[in-house]
Amino acid sequence: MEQTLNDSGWRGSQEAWLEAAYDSLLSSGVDSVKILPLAKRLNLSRTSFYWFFQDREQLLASLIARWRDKNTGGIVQQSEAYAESLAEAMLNVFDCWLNEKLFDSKFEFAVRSWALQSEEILAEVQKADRTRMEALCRMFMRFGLSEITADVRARTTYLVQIGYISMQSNEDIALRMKRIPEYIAIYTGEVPQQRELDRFYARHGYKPD
Amino acid sequence: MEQTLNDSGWRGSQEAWLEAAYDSLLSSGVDSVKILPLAKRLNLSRTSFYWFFQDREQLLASLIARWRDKNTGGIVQQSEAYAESLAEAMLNVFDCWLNEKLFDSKFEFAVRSWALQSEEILAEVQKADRTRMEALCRMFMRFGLSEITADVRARTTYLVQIGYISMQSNEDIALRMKRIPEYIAIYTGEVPQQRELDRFYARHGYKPD
DNA sequence: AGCACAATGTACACATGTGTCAATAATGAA
DNA sequence: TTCATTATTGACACATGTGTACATTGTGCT
Repeated sequence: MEQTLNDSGWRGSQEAWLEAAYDSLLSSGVDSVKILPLAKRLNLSRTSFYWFFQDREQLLASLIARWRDKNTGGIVQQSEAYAESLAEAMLNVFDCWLNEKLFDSKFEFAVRSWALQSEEILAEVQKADRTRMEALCRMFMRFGLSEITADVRARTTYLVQIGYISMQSNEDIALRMKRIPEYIAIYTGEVPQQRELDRFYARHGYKPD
Repeated sequence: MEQTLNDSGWRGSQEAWLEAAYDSLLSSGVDSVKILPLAKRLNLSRTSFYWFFQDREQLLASLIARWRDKNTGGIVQQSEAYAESLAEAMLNVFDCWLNEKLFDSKFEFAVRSWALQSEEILAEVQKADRTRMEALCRMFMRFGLSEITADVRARTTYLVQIGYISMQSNEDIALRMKRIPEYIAIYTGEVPQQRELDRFYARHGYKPD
């Protein structure tokens, strides 16, 4: 059941517990992140946990740190990437929605749900929202949009994605790809060039028919 | 603590327990909906609960029924309301986002978070999403948009709102009102008439400056 | 006042979770 | 092989939750 991926010969490790916690958080929410069930999954004694973490709270804190490090960086980075047109810039941002390494949607949803029962997490989430939307707003302004227009468009771009995540939908990639030119048109007010789309499709390994 | 709002002289009732469950769900998620804490809030013995409900599961089922009845109807109704222009139709839909009676955002978010830990609830939520987006799509098509454009715009409209809910933001009404003309422009591609906006503001008791 | 029934409460049995402590086992270096 | 260190475990004490059975109380009617 438990593959020993550790360099050392021990069965458990901080990472193993954290990884198990992460899996549980993503598939069933914070309240499922409990030491007893995790121990079962790891085939370890429950109390072994306390060798790596002080208590449950510290485990949860590590999860949040992981989310913070992983999910906000991608959007900011992509919104600052080089682009010749606004449509191309937008496609850079769309990379996030299709690349788990730039943005982990399930993690995002789980953390947002968690925020419902914790003021502390809520504050974290709202801070992340601000940071991300500000980055998007700057992107629009770089291409000459007025502040208020840039702001609303940044919101639209971001909120659609957060909404999409919240649907926990599992559409196939082809369908999502088909909608992308339309989304770009709505968000930016300009139609993407064919070569811009082709570049985008190529880097996501998609072949339009 | 507990105002006796019952017609009869008894302290508890199905409604009282359900209301307490609803409050708890909205402010702290499903896992907080537990009989023991609810009993404390109602100043009743825990076991008194079992006189009104078979068990916890039945209480949760009642909560979902309540959500189903309350939240999907509003959107469908508003998207079918009379309008002379697409912008006006869109403003009708926006009524939902500003009127708790047409759409209960906190309830919505709590149920969506709940879906993370229950396949059954997930199915309910996804069914609601489909129903609502189809209604919006029909609205766009009524005003002559092509199916694919209508579909993406319906999604945008809906997802922005779901995303907004998911931010658990608490912006003041003036700020939200200020953004509305921009949103309408993005979603519909047309700028709302001043009289349409005025009508909208009026019915939400907002006075622009 | 007395009665029947609706509502509430108490006691029990059980399940699942947390965290501490002291005992024990496995690992890798001397 | 011995030994300190690193991990793992079982026993304990406690907290919070569920649901059942049975006793008790409150209410509205006659």
